[in-house]
Amino acid sequence: MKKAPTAPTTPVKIAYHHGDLRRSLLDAALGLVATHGVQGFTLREAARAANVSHNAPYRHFPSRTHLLIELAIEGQGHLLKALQSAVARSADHRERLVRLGIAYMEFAMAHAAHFRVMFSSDVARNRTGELKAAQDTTFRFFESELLSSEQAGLMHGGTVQQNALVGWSALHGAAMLVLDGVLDNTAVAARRKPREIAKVVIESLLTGILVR
Amino acid sequence: MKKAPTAPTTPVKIAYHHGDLRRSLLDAALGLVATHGVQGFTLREAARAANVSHNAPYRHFPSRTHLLIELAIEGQGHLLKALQSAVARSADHRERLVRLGIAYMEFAMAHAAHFRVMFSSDVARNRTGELKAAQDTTFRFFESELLSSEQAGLMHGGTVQQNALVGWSALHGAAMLVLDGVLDNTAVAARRKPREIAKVVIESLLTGILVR
DNA sequence: CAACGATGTTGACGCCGTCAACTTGTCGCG
DNA sequence: CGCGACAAGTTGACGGCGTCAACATCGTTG
Repeated sequence: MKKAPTAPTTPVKIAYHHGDLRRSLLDAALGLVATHGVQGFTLREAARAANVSHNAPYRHFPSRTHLLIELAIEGQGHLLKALQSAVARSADHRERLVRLGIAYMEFAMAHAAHFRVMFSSDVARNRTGELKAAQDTTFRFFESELLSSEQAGLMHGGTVQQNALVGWSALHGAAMLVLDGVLDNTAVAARRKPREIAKVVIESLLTGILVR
Repeated sequence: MKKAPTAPTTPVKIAYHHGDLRRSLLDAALGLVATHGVQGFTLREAARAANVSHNAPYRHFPSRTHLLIELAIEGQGHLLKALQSAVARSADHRERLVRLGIAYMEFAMAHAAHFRVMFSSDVARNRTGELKAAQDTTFRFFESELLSSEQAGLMHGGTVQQNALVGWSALHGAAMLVLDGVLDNTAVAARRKPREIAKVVIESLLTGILVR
């Protein structure tokens, strides 16, 4: 009813009925989360945005929550890539750590929808093994960066794991507080850009961790 | 139909029909959030728990979100009190800061439902001035504690406001990550109690901030 | 070319938040 | 003492939601 039968509009690979509904739904969901928040996201609205019936999503995701979990896994992958590439351009250990912190904060701001889904509590509550694994990988990347610094003789206190915990916590907390606007009325963060907040946080952490 | 007309069961103040429905609804909501999460909380279920009709809550809260906001304000008050009383029992500045950090983490664990509501994103999205003010007060308490330490000549780097930002971020991030179970698979946090995680975080922070 | 499985649709169910209209109980004022 | 106003609670309705079951369609594969 929609297309000429012998010539699909998107010529390439798989195009059963829709093209790639799974991808379209994930994209639509991301947009809806960006505008309406995680709670405001609706399966039916995502289906509408993809021009399919309200039950079509169930051919690709067992439930609304599972769609969000897929988004979260995807977001973790993007975050990991962002952190890796932020670090890649420098050989100086201290600078790598600073860039790592800034990249974390900037990812949270630039991909707020993904970030919110990744750490939304109802997703956390039904977390699958795959999502846990993705989160672990991110934490291990923090650890591996700190391990490099330690092996270079730059660390002075705490184990690598402890410092990774503190570092991740501080960056994550700052990102959350900024994202939720909790810091808007405070003197420090009022006029500062997220990038500068990240710098303050990471520099302060490094002062405590690195040798002097 | 329920009570003797001249002797209300709760003798003191106001007791129109129910006693104190507003309070009952807040309590019921807190319990529901604890068991079903913020998203799983339902106005109708809270009403059922309070033995009133599904529309009775609207005589006390303009919407579901506003009930949650009231819970969040209440929680901020409790958090502030917890932080204040944790600090009160010591005169040593360093110890006060350690206790402050531990109290933050322990509040998040012991009152997880309140804490989740306080920082749930849909509440943040519709935050009222009153909630903002309550959050500001908490931040200012962090600042005032650090200010005391600085005036005692204990600080060595960063402004009070910067250090308050970093400290709150780290504690908040750690609390969030623990609460969501993100750290469960990591080596540091696997077997540790929240209290010990808080210690690791706060000690590491103090190493960077305090004079040596 | 026929059958099969993956993909998408229709319709229904119960629950939800919210609005409007109604009832009931309480208190202040003449 | 009575009455009227107003706060508190109820009933019923509406549309939207997530999800289930049954049905329709289409590409692929034997």
